[in-house]
Amino acid sequence: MSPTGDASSRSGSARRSSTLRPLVQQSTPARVAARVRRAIANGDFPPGSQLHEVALARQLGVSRGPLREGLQRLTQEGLLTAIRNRGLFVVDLTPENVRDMFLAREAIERCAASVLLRGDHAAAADALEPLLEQMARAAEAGDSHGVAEADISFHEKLVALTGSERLRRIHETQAAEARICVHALGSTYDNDVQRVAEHRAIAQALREGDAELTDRLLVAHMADAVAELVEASRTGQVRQEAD
Amino acid sequence: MSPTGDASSRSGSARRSSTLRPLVQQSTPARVAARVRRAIANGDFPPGSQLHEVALARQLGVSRGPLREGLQRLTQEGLLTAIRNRGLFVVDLTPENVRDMFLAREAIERCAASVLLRGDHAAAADALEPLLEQMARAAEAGDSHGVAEADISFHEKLVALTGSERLRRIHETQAAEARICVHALGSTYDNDVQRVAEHRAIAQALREGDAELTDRLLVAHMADAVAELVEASRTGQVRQEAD
DNA sequence: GGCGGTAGAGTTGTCGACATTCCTACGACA
DNA sequence: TGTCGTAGGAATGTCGACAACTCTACCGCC
Repeated sequence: MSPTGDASSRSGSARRSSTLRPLVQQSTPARVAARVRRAIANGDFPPGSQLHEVALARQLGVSRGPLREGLQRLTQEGLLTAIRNRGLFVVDLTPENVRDMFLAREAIERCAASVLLRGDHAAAADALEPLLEQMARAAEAGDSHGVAEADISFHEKLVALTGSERLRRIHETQAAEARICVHALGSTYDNDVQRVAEHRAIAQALREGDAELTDRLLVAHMADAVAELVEASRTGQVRQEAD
Repeated sequence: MSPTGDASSRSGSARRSSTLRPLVQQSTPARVAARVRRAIANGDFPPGSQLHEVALARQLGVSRGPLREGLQRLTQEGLLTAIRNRGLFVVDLTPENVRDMFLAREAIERCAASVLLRGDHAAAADALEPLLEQMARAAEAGDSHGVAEADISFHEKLVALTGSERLRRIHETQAAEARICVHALGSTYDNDVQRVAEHRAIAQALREGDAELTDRLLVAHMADAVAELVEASRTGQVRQEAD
């Protein structure tokens, strides 16, 4: 699952059967990072809040050593900010930060889409279909949170389908950032239906192999999301720590 | 310098004078990561070679704790690969890896260029000019290595000019990867002059605000580099550890 | 001669303890 | 009343030591 799971697949050109692949054993810091990343994305640690080492270490059942190593990974990702002798804090959702998040996300996802379009884009569209249906079901049920989750999963799948290790690794961080936004700024999208429509359009353009349209739709989709989130952070419905 | 230097600039909207900005104090793991990253980029540790903790810690004058935390950052970046109970290894330059490096780089740099084009692209072109001259001088002197270094610096500047923290952080890794390639696959570019011309063309298109041309030139430039490097790694002039 | 097993050295993984720094609360003083 | 100074507590930063694992070299055995 984790693109930096520290596998032992160093020699890339070794072709093994699916049942006899090199057994991966991810390191403790990698697992710590994955757990804490998920917790942050899940809203357990609001933006701006501090992560206390002793408490976290006890909760995860490890000592402070491996814990700190894992947290350093998240700091490198930009999910955490370190202040010397003070501690680690979850990234703040300032308008600048939100804009920057989606700028980088746009870079990765546009590239991912263009890769898919150079390959079997019809198959890629097929693979995205289940997530579209899931999103539509959530929208019908009025489950805005479910729509948002399916939304992000759609984009994760889009990137994963490229098979690019680096795009996947970078985007893992970006997906977490998106989930932070959803949890902190609320998934109060009264336009769930439009959201579903946007994704359907993207998948459709992808299926038809229309590179220019896919790109334009992706950019527009990102712009929409940014505008909405920045507006939400302006109107003050931010759920963050007083610190 | 380091985009993940763990500054204390959490509250983003604070406007201070240039002389009275918050004093940054980057953490030891961040400095360790920067040093080792530079060493790897400099070719001190060939692709595939192992990094020994005790020796490194002694060289850097820190204990194994902070050292390991710093190395975890590089592992997260993808510059190192961890194998449990065995150690950390510098990323291998398999053709797949090289292609993936430049795919992700293309994603970031195209985005960076488009950001610059939406802003003051003439000023951006001005800022790139010194690096072009430096590259030209190196080319005239027959200093292929100098050309390659100026080349990478050019691209670093391109991304830095956007002011995007995230693009910068991601690209820092990619610049290191590019330098690894140069050192391991040789900077034997018999076409230094063409290389300079390519960059001049990119800067020129940027200055004129021609978005489509800039984008096309960037993509072509990347494709050239990948083809060259993959070819070099095929013909076996790889300088990597027997391990 | 080849194969399996074993002891040794060296490395990584993990932990607990100490030093240092920061924050808070309290009290003295102008 | 406000400010300065200080002591206490709690957190982070760093280190050294022990445990566990891997690799290598050597030896016995078939």
